[in-house]
Amino acid sequence: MGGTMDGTKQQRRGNTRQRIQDVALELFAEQGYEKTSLREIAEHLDVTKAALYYHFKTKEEILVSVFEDLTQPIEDLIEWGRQQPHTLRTKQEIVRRYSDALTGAAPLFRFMQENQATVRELRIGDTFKDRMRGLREIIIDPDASLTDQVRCISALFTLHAGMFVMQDVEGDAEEKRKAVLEVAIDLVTQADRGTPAA
Amino acid sequence: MGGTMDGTKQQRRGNTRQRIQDVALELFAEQGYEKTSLREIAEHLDVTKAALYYHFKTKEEILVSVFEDLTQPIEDLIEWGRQQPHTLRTKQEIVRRYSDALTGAAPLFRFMQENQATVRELRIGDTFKDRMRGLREIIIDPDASLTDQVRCISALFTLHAGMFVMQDVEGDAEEKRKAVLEVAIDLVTQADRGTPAA
Amino acid sequence: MGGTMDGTKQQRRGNTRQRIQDVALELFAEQGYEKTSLREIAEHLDVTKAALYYHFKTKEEILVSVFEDLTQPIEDLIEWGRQQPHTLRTKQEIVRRYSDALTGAAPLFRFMQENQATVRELRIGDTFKDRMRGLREIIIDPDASLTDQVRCISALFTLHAGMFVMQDVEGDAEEKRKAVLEVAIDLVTQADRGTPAA
Amino acid sequence: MGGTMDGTKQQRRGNTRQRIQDVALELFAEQGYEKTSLREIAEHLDVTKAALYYHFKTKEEILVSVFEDLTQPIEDLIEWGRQQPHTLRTKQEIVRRYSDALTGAAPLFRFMQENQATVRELRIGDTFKDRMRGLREIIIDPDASLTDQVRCISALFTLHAGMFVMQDVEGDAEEKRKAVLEVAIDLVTQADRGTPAA
DNA sequence: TATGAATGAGATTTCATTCAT
DNA sequence: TATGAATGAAATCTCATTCAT
Repeated sequence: MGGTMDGTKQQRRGNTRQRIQDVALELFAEQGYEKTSLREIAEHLDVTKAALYYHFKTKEEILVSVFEDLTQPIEDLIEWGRQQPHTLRTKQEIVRRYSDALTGAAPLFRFMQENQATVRELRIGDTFKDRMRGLREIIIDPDASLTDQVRCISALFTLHAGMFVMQDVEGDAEEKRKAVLEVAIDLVTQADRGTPAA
Repeated sequence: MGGTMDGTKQQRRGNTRQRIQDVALELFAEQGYEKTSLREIAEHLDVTKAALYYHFKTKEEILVSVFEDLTQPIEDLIEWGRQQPHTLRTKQEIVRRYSDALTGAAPLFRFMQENQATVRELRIGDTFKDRMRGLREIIIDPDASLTDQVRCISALFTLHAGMFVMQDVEGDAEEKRKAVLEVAIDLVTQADRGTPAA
Repeated sequence: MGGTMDGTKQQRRGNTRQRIQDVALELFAEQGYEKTSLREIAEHLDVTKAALYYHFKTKEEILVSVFEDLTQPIEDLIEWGRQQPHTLRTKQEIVRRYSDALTGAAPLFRFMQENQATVRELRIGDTFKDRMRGLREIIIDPDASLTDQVRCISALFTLHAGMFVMQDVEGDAEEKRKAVLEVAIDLVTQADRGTPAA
Repeated sequence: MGGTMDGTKQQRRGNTRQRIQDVALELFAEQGYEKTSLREIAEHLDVTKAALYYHFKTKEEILVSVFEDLTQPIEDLIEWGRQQPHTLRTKQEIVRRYSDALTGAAPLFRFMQENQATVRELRIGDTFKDRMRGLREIIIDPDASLTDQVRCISALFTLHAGMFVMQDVEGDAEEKRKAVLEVAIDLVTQADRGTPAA
């Protein structure tokens, strides 16, 4: 009516690739990588399986492309971290930024966390491991005591846990996020002091 | 004839069920549940797939049986926890005992952690979730601040992280375990101090 | 009637593997390897595709197994040839025996001849090439003139041609076979004399 | 603008059709017809699959067009042969000319020889068969003995074999060609002497 | 206590082909 | 003279499961 085309199929123009990525990530996160078939993805998009193969060479490639798009901020964070002095302030900032990065790509990280066994065998497995190592390197002081090293790792993991496990705890989402961040920052702070809070 | 049997097949006597569980857990943990086929398990055991079906009704049942056998200690721990007073000393003991339970069934927990997406859809998914909730209930004080609640969860998660992520950190295994335990106990301790009671 | 079972499905007992090989070779020879699908083979046998995979690991394996079964006589012939003196009488006997071997596995050789491009990329490609080289070695005198070497190769090829091209020539099958054999023997004979028939 | 075009894409001007034929033949000969996909051809030419469909209606049509272009000399040869007297001299000349024709379109004939099963089902299959029959008719004397008929067919086949099998024999290419031709001429010569007329 | 033989469902992937632009 | 986007059909292969023996 009024000249514009019916919207049903129209919006599919030029953005199919993006839509595939979106739906795939959603389903991968919900059901796991292996249990999500290309048939299912295609049906959700109302295209044929073959259309997926026009945009991506393999199933794995869909995941890889999503991964690369969404983890760029973490790559950047590591890059930034490497160029900062190894001060407490830096570490605290890393934790803060990491928390943001996680929030920005929550479904992907949920997926990575819940499908580690699968991811390990995929091409992104190594990339992910590298990134985790990078994060550890910029936040851990190799001369610190083992206990303090554990604190730093625990800080990172607390952020991870915060995203998923915390869903089962009652409370306002934003407040929970803040509480999680506080605990994580506490941990790196204690690690820096070389001793738990006095 | 008239002598002792050849040892090759001999030890397989009557314990096939157990051997299936062992091999299955090993492969599940290594490759993930979906990527591990019954053919593969059977080949590792040098029996036919059909033999697996003599001992277990379905693939899922193999996992269920392993799960039930190995998580009994945690069930017991929760039971014990419920009957203790909600003191700091109790919480510290829970952390200590949980650390032991995890160590005793490391491959299973590695599996559970790395295959959450899969597990969620399986029969053990709910059981596992229940158990996690049980653990939270005996370690978290519902009146505590959100931050302190996070600390308790973080303590549990630190133990988990300790089992897997810590592999990449250098240091003696036993020392690392102790460091991890120390940080976890620290966390519940801080959480306790934070409560109004203090 | 009379107590014995209905034959329809009964004969399928224990010989499915052989039946797969038979039908596969028939279809491969008739339509080519690529154009023959496993679905087609399965339908001809009234089993499911999966049944084929119980007996053979891949489509290629079906062909390989047929090839290995049917070309044993040629392998044997080469072995025999290597242990004979390089006399004219030997070469004539080789031609005679080769003719027999070809006749005994006509459909396979028809297939090999008509699907060379495909076969080259398959696992049997190299084996086949080796065998052809073996044949050349036992029939060609490396010191002979190029022309005489060509005569020997031509003899072998005449036998091949005889199996397929000759179908279009009218005449009694057995007589044609004899005529082909005669020409082939003529060729090696001339090659031996070091000069064409005077 | 105002200069000569960059050469990279320039030569592609107007001759795309020819380039498709060239690349297609090359790939068909190398890998076989079925194993060569239009995607592959298009990639080699750095155009899209759809571009192929601008120039040819189907995959088969590409092959047909190549076939028709390259086998014209043989068509001509048959035409010529039909108008000559059935003398030995004629037959020798046919062999010579056929050898030339084969050499001029070697990749096509290699393809035809190695993909007979495929070709048989294609539109060119019948055409090819007709041509072969034509060749037989002008070179075979229907009153000759079966043996002599075989000799003539063997002569043609020797030329074919010469193009491919001979690659594995050492020696100078041109010399080998001559040797092959000599044997083929020998064969028709002997066939002629065998006829009652002698 | 196991095996041999098979199945039905479904997965990923490839292909020739089409059509609006 | 081409391309970008898509399709329908089909292929190879894998898997959990069943059942007579």
